[in-house]
Amino acid sequence: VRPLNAQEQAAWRAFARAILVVPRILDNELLESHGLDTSMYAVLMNLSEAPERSLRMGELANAVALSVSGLTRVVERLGRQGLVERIKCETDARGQLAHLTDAGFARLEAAYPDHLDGVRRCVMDHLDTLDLTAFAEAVGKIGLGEIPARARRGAIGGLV
Amino acid sequence: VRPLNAQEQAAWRAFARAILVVPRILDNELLESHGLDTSMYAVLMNLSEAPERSLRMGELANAVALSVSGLTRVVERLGRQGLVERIKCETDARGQLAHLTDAGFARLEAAYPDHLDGVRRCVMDHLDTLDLTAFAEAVGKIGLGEIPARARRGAIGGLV
DNA sequence: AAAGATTGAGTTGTCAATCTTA
DNA sequence: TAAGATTGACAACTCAATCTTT
Repeated sequence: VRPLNAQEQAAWRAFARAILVVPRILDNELLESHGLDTSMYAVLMNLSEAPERSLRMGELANAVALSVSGLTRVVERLGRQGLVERIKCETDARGQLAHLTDAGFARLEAAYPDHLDGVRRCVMDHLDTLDLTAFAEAVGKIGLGEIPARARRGAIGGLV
Repeated sequence: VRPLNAQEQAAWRAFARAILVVPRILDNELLESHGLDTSMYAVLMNLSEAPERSLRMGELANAVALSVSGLTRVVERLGRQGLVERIKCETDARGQLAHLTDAGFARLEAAYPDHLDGVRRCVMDHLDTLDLTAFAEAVGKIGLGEIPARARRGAIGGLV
């Protein structure tokens, strides 16, 4: 396998570092200013956009890229804060619906502007020299296909 | 704060997904084919490039973006596999040197080509339509400054 | 038996407290 | 008393096993 040339090296190093740093910054901001980690935020977000503000556990887990059991735990945490409640599914007694409460919606509304701001400051503002359409098209190809489960844990950029 | 327009949305969504997916794929590959998670790989990597293949715990922790105690645990794991050994620092008896063993170097040599291949397949191959220099320059600005500590845990892309 | 979800056990990380040497 | 590193307690995930309905 041919090693990366200088130009490729530079691109990969920059990307790897971004991969490492961006989630940490956004996570920290959300946590400090609104007491939400990114999993919680993603759950609230997805529920807010769903019909009835409700989603089956399995669907929701898929939407936020967590294992089903992982989601159970996130919803439990959100439940303790009164942001989400569990409702038995009418049509299938095996199922549970996660439902966004008014308090949960309010919390999301409060967090959204700050998060948006973070995304702009931390990411988008730095990309203003690029052709965003080309960027989106190319980078979009990276995420194609299934989202693999978290290895078991994982972090760090992954240097070469 | 002004919401993202359609073009910005597309760019951010693509980027957020990449941030989520890339570490998982690379981590999984490394783990399955060589029994190394990304933290371990980063430690071996950094030691292999250091003089004497040794680094103080504090420096190494900084290099791989882990807390010092987190690094202690990674080195412990690597030590159990005989890939890294701890050596008392000659010049400062408070310190410890992490030293890459021959077995550790061999393991890294075995893993490197596969990892490189993963980086190409998973990332670089998709960026061939872009101007890599401009990409590196823009994305490089994202990671500037200190690397924040992991929030406490965290994951997920961070949707908007 | 299989699908939906929760629970139990284990892993990897964090921060705060501790131990040792400077 | 401060700096370098480890240890203890805890958090958030994972997979495997379980419980409940279909």
